[in-house]
Amino acid sequence: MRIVFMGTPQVAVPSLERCLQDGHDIVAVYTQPDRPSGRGNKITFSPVKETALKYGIPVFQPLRIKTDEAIAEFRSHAADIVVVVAYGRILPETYLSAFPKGAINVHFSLLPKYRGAAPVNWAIVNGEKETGVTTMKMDIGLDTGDILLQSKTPIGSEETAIELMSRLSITGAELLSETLAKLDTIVPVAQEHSAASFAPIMSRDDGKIDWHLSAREIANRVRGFQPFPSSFTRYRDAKLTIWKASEIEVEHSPAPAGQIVAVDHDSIQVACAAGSTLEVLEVQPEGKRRMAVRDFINGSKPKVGEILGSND
RNA sequence: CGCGGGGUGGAGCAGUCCGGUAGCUCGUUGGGCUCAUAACCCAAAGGUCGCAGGUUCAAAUCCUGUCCCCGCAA
Repeated sequence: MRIVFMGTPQVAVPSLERCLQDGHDIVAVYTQPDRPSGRGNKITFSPVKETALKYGIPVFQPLRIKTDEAIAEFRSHAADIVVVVAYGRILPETYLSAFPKGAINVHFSLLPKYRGAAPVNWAIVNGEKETGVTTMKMDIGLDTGDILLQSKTPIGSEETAIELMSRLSITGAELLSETLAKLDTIVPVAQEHSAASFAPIMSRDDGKIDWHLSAREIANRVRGFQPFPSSFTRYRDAKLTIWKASEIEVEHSPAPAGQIVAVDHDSIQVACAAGSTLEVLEVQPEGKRRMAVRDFINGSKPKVGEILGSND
């Protein structure tokens, strides 16, 4: 099939590469415009753009997609279908109906749950045991289209959003391949809209650890908010990011939320809500690289009784 | 040229302002104690202080250049 592929981040790359392996004719790749990013504000290409360039596929990065020129250019590709995987923008009807077979999307949740921009992260944050990938026919709503295929997978109890995202990107590519192959015979099924939930883009503030939550909830956030916005607190007037932590069952005397209640050889225990305790295992002080908490203890020598996040 | 922090034995840090014998907490190795141990005690090995120039009797420390890492803002 002649395909226009739209996507931006790393999760979309396996889908693009799978389409190529399957022998489809990728006539154009759309991705978000290059932006200055990172230290020094260097211009960086999206992972999808890097991949398209590698294979010599024409890349389009319209700043505005609703202009007449942009729409005309899109139609000029004369494809059979548009495949969208985390493009980063809502597409108007003119795009969805531009080609004979319309538009299909790969979404990284079991729709109708976790519609929106960050389904993988919120699934972990909410402590889900299972998630998956859905392919659907796109309509003008936000992830509301009729379902084509779904694939389920369990979420590991220690699995981070980065790891899960990586797995799902492969699953998504396979599901996309199957969906395209059987497109003419799959019967789309409407979503059960009353069961829908929403997974909004996360903000910087979502990463700020609230020590009044339970240790389990905080541990889930530490796993789920990776790589962005990450989970962080304040320690000795500097940011301290927590990369790995887990709830542990220990008794400790009553302590205010966020207080360090124990420091041993290779972990720090912090008081959370309702007497629950979080064991911090991997950490990153501001301006430093991430390190095992053992190294942090050797260098910073945290003391029992110090309070995390106190001056937020 | 967006703003800022940092590169010191294998790890994490102090020392740099006010140049002059390389320090701390671990790890490693050997020994001791112990029913035993990731615990405790004793000892040892291990560092051209990111790199290159400069100043000086003398540079981790002051000056110049350069490479790399990290945080913030977008």
